[in-house]
Amino acid sequence: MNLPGRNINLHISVDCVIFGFSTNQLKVLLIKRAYTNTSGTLSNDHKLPGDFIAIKEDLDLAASRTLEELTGLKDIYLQQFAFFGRPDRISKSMDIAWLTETTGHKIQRVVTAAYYSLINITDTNSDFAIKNNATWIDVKQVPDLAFDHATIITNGLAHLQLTLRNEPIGFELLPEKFTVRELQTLYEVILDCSLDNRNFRKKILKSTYMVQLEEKQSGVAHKPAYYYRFDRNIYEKHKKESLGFNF
Amino acid sequence: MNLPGRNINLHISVDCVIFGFSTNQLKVLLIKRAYTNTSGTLSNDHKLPGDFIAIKEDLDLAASRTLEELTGLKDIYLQQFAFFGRPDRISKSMDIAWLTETTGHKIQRVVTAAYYSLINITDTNSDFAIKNNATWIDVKQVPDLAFDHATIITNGLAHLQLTLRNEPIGFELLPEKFTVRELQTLYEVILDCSLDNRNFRKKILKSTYMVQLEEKQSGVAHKPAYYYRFDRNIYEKHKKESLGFNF
DNA sequence: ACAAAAGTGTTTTTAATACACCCATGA
DNA sequence: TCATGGGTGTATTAAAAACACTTTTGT
Repeated sequence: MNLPGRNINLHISVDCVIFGFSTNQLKVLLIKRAYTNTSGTLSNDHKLPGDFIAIKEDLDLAASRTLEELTGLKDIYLQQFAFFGRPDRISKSMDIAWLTETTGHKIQRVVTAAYYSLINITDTNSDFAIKNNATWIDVKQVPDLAFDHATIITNGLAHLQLTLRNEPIGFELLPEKFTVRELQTLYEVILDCSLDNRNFRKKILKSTYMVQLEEKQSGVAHKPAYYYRFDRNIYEKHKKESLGFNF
Repeated sequence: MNLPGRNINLHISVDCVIFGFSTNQLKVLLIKRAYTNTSGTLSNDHKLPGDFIAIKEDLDLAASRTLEELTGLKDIYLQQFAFFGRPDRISKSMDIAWLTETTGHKIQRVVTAAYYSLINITDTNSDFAIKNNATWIDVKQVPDLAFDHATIITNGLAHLQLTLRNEPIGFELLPEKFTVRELQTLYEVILDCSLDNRNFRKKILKSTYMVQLEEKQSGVAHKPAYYYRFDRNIYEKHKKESLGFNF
């Protein structure tokens, strides 16, 4: 988070909807915000990771900086998906007070550039995030949020769903090696539907960029599954342009 | 355009990529910008319609205001599609000088919210636009543009193409009544491909929201085509959610 | 031997593609 | 009657969907 003294642009911020996948849930990384207002009441809620941009900072860089500061991760899938600029998006008294305190300025109005990010949750980056006061929360259980952050998450999820149906991005949420079943569950959870496993396998495995590894699962009390990896080079070479307007 | 005296936010602007379709070309509405610099040289180029936002103005409203001021049209298809915030997007000396002159301020850096709009070009709105120093230019023939406006158009066109393949928005560029051939040509031009007319008709006409009118073309030296209209209510009722991930 | 999840094939249905001629009108 | 673009049908191919059992492992 930028400190008040830095050379920051108080009109423009970035907010990141950081998605992760674990225990068969799509999760989003939220910052715990505790704030004691002037009457001494403690408020406890959450907000999206985000920050004001520096005066000459590129928006994409501001977003990846926010992401790195929070998780320690670089070179992560990160896409702008919308901006939010309603003049009343900063209107709750708690939000106004919090901004005044953290920035040292009276903030009138902020336009925010929203990004969504897909990360593979590991112990390392999870610990890193927790130290930064962040927590992974199931997207279906998102609590009350600061500003219009609930809207931003809803909107980001819609973008994720759309992109997942049109581009191979599910891999970004999984480890390097993953099983077909893990991928299928990920699709089912994000798209909120159930998929026939035979048809899913057929569809996914006919693409050449799903590379089967020699390694299998071990220590599981059932037939061990093969691991696969996603080969981006093969994908880039063979990707199709589909016309298909069926609406 | 906002005048220097108004209560404007000099950090944030909106830019509109306004698409229209005529004489079998996809066109974009550009503002002619003539500027005599300090050494007396006259520069002549084009820019996207756009404006700084007012201090408390909603971005969507700023965009629709820009559109209405330029064309006289209200309630037009208008979608945000991206934001552009590179710190170097204002770097050409001509652009800097022009901003200083038109705003009366030294402008360091502006983040712009980009919208694309689809309008049905008519004599009325075309005359209106021409009076405002605007001109319809074939997207394939776009000249040198101010700032990063060439990038914005390219990006906007990509969004238009994507949306055209996934949602019925082609109608927005046509008059209320149109023929199937006009619609097909529109798809061919925007998607830059050729389509089999029998298959196109089959695909389009099986959807119930294409309503055939009794009126036919008249005065044409060939078999007159029936006019159709797009029924948004029927579309909203029957629209499908397609999963289809075939990448 | 049992529980648990992996992995596999075929049939049916639906959508996409390819392809060529007759029709209605104005000039 | 000719030129012009409108409008139509069928056969083929490809993809999606529906559906149930066998395999491998740990306990």
